[in-house]
Formats: sequence, structure tokens, C-alpha cells
Amino acid sequence: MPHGISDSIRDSFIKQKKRVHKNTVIRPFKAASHRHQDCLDAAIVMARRLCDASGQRFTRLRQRVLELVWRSHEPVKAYDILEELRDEHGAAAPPTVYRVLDFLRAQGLVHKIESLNAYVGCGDPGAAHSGQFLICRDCARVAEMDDPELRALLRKKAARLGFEVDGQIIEINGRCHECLQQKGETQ
Amino acid sequence: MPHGISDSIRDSFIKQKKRVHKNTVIRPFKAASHRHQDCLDAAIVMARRLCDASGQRFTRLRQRVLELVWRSHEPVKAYDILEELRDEHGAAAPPTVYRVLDFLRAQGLVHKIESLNAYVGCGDPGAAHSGQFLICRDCARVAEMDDPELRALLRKKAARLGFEVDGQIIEINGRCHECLQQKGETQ
DNA sequence: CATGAATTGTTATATTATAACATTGTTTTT
DNA sequence: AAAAACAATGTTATAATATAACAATTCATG
Repeated sequence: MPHGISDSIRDSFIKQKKRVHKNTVIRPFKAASHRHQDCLDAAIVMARRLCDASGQRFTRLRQRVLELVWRSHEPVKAYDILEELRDEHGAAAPPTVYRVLDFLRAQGLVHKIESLNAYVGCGDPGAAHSGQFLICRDCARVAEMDDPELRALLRKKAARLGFEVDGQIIEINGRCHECLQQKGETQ
Repeated sequence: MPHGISDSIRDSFIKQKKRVHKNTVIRPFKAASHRHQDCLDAAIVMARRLCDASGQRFTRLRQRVLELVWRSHEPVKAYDILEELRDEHGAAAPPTVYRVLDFLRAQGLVHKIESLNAYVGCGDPGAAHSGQFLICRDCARVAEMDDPELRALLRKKAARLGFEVDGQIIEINGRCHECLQQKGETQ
């Protein structure tokens, strides 16, 4: 673990590692009050660790794009990242962004939400997985699950047709807890 | 049931209706030898029925686009449809195609495969559903399931997070039975 | 510091989709 | 049947998403 990272981050980091095979929610809907800087910092720390471990270079550009993806819990569009990079950095063209996104996806640090053409940071980049996303139609935030039961059932149902699964895309639309509550209040 | 439709189509039509709530496979991988014209004819008959029933107009253009979507069991791209229309018909621009596809999707006659930006005919357009797709990476064909167990489990898992589901996108990548067999043979 | 490999920059273009308004076709009303 | 109202399609332009191909730079390593 690198120095200079707050205790709360180290704690959540450790908790996250412990929970990997118990808890299927790997990127929850966080309370509005949560300290998002911690999410961001933790994501960067994890990314650096993973890249170091696998001999990949976690360059300034890659870090910056990952930070932009983690700017919030809403999916981020490639061209929004591009615009931000241009503001900061002068040069930047679509391939810059897409290449970095491809890299981050290959490392499991970022997922693409196919139904939105947008990208979210992965809450558990250690384990390879394709993720199961809950997308709130009101606040636009995305939570990620990786539920083994779901994966197993899918595999079983597919197997009935003689189909061998090697990847799944699951994107669930609906309303998150917070938005449901708010809806209740205003009515 | 309209006249002039072959018995085999009527039979499969009836069978399909009977099976709706039993069988979760609503668009199987068909044997290479199947008479695809029957798939196509059945789709058109169903479409006309549904449109008649709901007071929508099943125009020549809409029928033609639906036929093109059903040209095979592989997903079809919007611009491929467009090109075909241009060949046949002279005038045609993107909005022509996208409007018709939107209409067909709204009627439940066609699904979009989000991960491919492509469209497939629905095997059970009567019941509203979002479908669960199996996509073969070798032959590119798509099968559709609508499995209540899967839907229920998803709903349950989402509910644990207080999330209310109102739509799901499930696209499974892998290899279909036929392609797995062929792979076995050649090795 | 030379070399090769990885990364990033640059230019151009492909692919997918929608906005906005004009025209045509079809019912419905009169 | 004419007019009004509405639905469907045509047309032009452009937005949004993504990749190809090649050049320049950076970086680890000998």
C-alpha cells in the first residue's frame, strides 16, 4: 500500500478485498453524503497496484482518464473525457481517449455500458468479470453487481440450448433506492 | 389466420402461442436445414395481426424493413437495411430506417442488440418483454430467451439494493451448439 | 547513448443516430 | 366529395460514437 493515503481509504480497500467472494455488490449506490474523493483515490491506488503487478504502465494520461471516469457514479461519455483533456492539456483527439479506455477496460479498471455508450469505473478491478449493472433512470447513477448465482443461472439456461457462455452483458434499468424514496416524498 | 399461408406455418404459429408461458426459448438456434422462408412468413403474419389488433398501420415500408431484419438469424445493421432499400426503392435516408425500426421495436416486433448496434426480429412479438439474447461468436446468429426464472432472480438481486427493475438488457456471448460441434470435428 | 518497444499525437474517415422541416398519403369530419 | 386533421414518409443537414493509418515521442534496457 502506498503512503499518503488516508486511513478510511485503506480500510475500505481492505474491506473490499475481504468481501470479494461474499458480497455480490461491487459498486453500490452510495449515499449522497459519501466522500467521493475516497472512491476516486481508492480507484487510483488499485489501478496503480494492478498495473504494477501486471507490468503495465499506469501513465499520467491513463491515470487522468481513469480519474475522469471516476468523477462521479454516473457513466461518462468518451467525448466528455476528450473535451476535458483538451481543456487541460491542449492536444487530444478521439483515438487518445478510446485507446486509453480500451487499455483501462482490458485491465478491468473500467466497464462500458453498452446501452448508453458510456463508461464507468469498476468497483472491483482485481477479479476479471463482465459485471451486472443497475442503471437508475432518475439520477443516472450506476451500481455494479457481480452475482455468482445470476452468472450460474444464466450459464445453466444457456447450456440447455447447448450454448457455451463466455461473456455476459447485463444492464438493468430502473430506479435506485434513493430516487424511489424521493418520489414517495413528493407525491 | 389469413389464407394462403402454408400449414407448417400455421402449425408453428399455434405451437408458439401455446408455448409462450412454458418454454423460455422464444427464438431458438435453428438447424442449418430449416426452411427460413417459414420464419419470415410467420413473422410477417404475426406483425400484421398485431398491428391490426392495436390499430397501427403495417405499411409496405414497415413490412419491407421487417422482412430485411428477418432475412437471416443474424442481427442486421441499420445501414445495411438502408442500402437494401436504396437499391429497391430509390429514395431512402437514415431517418427512414430508424423511424421504422423504432416503430417495430415499439410494437415488440424487433429488438436491438445493444452490444452490436444491430437489430433482430422478435420470436414472440405478442408478449411485451426485453429479451435475453445468446450471441454466437462463430456464426454470429442470435437466439432469444425470455426466462421468467432469470427475470425473477435479477429482480430479487436488484431488490436487495432497494432497486426497482423496469427493464433489462441481457446479451450473452459464447458459442452455439452447432459451432461447438463443428469445432470438435475439425480438431 | 543507441536501440527497440510502447505510448501518444495527428489527420482523416467510418459508423451509428437524430433534428428539423417539407411533402405525401389516409382517415375523419363536414 | 372537399376540407381538415393526422399519420407516415421524404429530405437535408448534422450530431454522436468510433476506428484506421501513420508519425512523433517517450521510456526501459543493453
